[in-house]
Amino acid sequence: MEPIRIIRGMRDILPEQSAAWRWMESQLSSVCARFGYAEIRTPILEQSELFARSIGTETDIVAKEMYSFSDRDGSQLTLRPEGTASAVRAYIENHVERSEPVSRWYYMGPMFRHERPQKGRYRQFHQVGAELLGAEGPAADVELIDLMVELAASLGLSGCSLELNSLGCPACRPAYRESLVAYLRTREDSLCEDCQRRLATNPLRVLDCKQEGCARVADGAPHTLDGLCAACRDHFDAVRAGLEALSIAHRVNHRMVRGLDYYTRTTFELLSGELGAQNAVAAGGRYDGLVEALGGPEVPAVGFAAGLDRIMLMLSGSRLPAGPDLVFVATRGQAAWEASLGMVQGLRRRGLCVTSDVRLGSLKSQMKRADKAGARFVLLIGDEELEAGTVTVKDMTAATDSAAKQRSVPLDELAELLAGEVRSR
RNA sequence: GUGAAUGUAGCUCAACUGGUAGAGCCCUGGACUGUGGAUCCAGUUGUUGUGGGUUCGAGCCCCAUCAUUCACCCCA
Repeated sequence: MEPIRIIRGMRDILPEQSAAWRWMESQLSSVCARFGYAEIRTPILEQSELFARSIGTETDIVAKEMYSFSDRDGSQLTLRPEGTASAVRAYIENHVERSEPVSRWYYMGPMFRHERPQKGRYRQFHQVGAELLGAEGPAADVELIDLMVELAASLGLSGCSLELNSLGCPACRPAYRESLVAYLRTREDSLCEDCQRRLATNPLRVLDCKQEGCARVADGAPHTLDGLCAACRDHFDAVRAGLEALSIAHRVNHRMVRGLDYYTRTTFELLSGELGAQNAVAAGGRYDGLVEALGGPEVPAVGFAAGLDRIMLMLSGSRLPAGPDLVFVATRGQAAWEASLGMVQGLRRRGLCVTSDVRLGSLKSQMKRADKAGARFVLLIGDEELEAGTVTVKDMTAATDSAAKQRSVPLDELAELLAGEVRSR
């Protein structure tokens, strides 16, 4: 029988790895909580239209990377390629702006994009993201960037750099866009094929192109920052001042534009040198027009998302905090096994982690299992212990000939003794 | 969607210029009849990704196909 294999770009996180994932996730949620952000959980499946309207039909994500299919009634559904669209949909649908002026949300979970997999990029990948809705001032941008940086710090991520830019607002972007297009037209011949197309669809993206010819042209292009209106300029300066006050190092990159259409004003990226070609760890920006564009009220917002798979890549190698100690029970014979059952149940109910080799082989093989499992203590029960109403407690970490290595403990004192010496859960 | 590299035991990898597949780890048992880690001994595991072709003979050469990886594109 031919075994069925996992879908391309998907992967299993086996128990060996999942402990690290759980640790990372718990770190992230506790930092979010410290900033006053609460978790929003939305469905993984949405109407395709939601993403077309938010991310933009011209973007690669929508044009060719979505996992879309028809439902039984013919409606078009899509596995979410990012988290902001769903969060905003939920925000609008639940009229959240009427119950609170400012909302602080975070989300964590799988996203789907039908791309060619490579290092740090999978078709099912995981993001943590945060959205701050209802505040248009620079304080919101600063808080969010601070949160992003603190999340990275809480995981011990080092060697990341923060880049910042502003894309302007509906008041100043069109004029900038025109001046950019005018400039690019004069150098059209030096642009790559893609960029010649972008000239019409999304000229800002030309600035971000890595092709050598385009990069040279982009170097001489008018800066996004020079095209800002006074309000956008002030906003940007205030954001920078806030970052300075927090001593958050950053670099202004006037060539950084984001891949999603909904961004306005501030955009930012957290980059790493350790990830090969996929160097973006986290990225985000302000999206003042999105809520309205999705049929909601005029609510300004900022948000970001971080790639958890990429963060795990950077984390592998660093040491995780130790989990709870494991207690291993080894028995000899049917009677001893039966006697052990209630005892084990009691220990577990007190919060101890207790396991055994249920194959119940030779004592030696059970001891080997205990060792492989990394047990802190082995509880040994055989005829002698049954007779005496005791348990032999063996400390697997003590030196072979030390006094503490092995002791005989009356059954009714066992829980007390272990509770004092073992990290429980 | 494009390009390149790589597919040998559960895992990590050997096998000279084509001559009929091996090691370490892991697992199981034993040396040590109720005691792990070190050592030693024994045992199990393969349609060499798949399908064709060349050849007396293919893990090795050729073609196709599938998969993985890395890069491009794009993105977290």
